[in-house]
Amino acid sequence: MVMLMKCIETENGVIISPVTDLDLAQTLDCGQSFRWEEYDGGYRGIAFGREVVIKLNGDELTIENSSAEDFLNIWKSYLDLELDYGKIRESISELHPVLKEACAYAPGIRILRQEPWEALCTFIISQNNNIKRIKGIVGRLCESFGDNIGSGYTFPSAERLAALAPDDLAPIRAGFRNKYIIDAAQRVASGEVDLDSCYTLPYDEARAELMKIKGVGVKVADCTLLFGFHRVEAFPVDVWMKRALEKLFPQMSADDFGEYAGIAQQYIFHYSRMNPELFD
DNA sequence: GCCCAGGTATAAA
DNA sequence: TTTATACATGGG
Repeated sequence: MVMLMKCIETENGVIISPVTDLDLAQTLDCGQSFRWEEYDGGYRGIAFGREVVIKLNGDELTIENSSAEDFLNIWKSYLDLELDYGKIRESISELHPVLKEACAYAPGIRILRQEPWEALCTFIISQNNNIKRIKGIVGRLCESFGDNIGSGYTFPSAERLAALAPDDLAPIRAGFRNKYIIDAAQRVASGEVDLDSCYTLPYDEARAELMKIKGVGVKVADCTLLFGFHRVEAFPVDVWMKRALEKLFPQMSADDFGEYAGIAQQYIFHYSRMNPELFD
């Protein structure tokens, strides 16, 4: 049951309540976005060119530096507040007892609706990499090539990066991924890869569209579809999911996870990463 | 020093 | 078609 959310505009932001099934740490620091940092009891970050601080007390969500209009147009969707995650967890919990445990371990995870280009670019950076270093590279990418707003920097556009050569990215220390980032920027900026089409194309075709880019394989494509286009049927399989499928879900395959496979995947990813002893 | 990290391109079998 | 290896970088 989805309760009606009230949005109250204050002098420095908005207050929304009631907000349930949301935990800021679980959602903003679970390896789906790399741009949020703990700040003043909440999280500070930039998306869609806006810098905000998000705080949660009980079921009361505060977004500092947001207008009511920005909440309705951006943050409500970004935080995916219109989906009933209680119901989704109930549904996917029935698939497997370990998945039920994973849901119960971090019930405040929601799948963000990030900007497609940022999701694509950050998950290109993620390949054969770890989350701490991914955050560092993404931070340096924004500081070097994004626009300064408030106390931070926007994510650089594909058009901006398309004008650069791989060596120009040396300061971000992304190593062999530099050439992949530039290839993605050039194909997106030129329209050869049509990101907007990935909202509506059949899943396999959307995947193929993204995989025109050098350095984008099935995993990066799936993460982009899931986190950038909210294609929740996409099921990214990384090293943690491979382990989980082998040891925790031996009789299940990737396509036994249903219409919310991507959401299930994120509960499993987080549960696995926070409990590595499961794989000893 | 070694191993690993939200993988993929490339070459070889 | 499947399998092996290089790839840049930095934390543990």
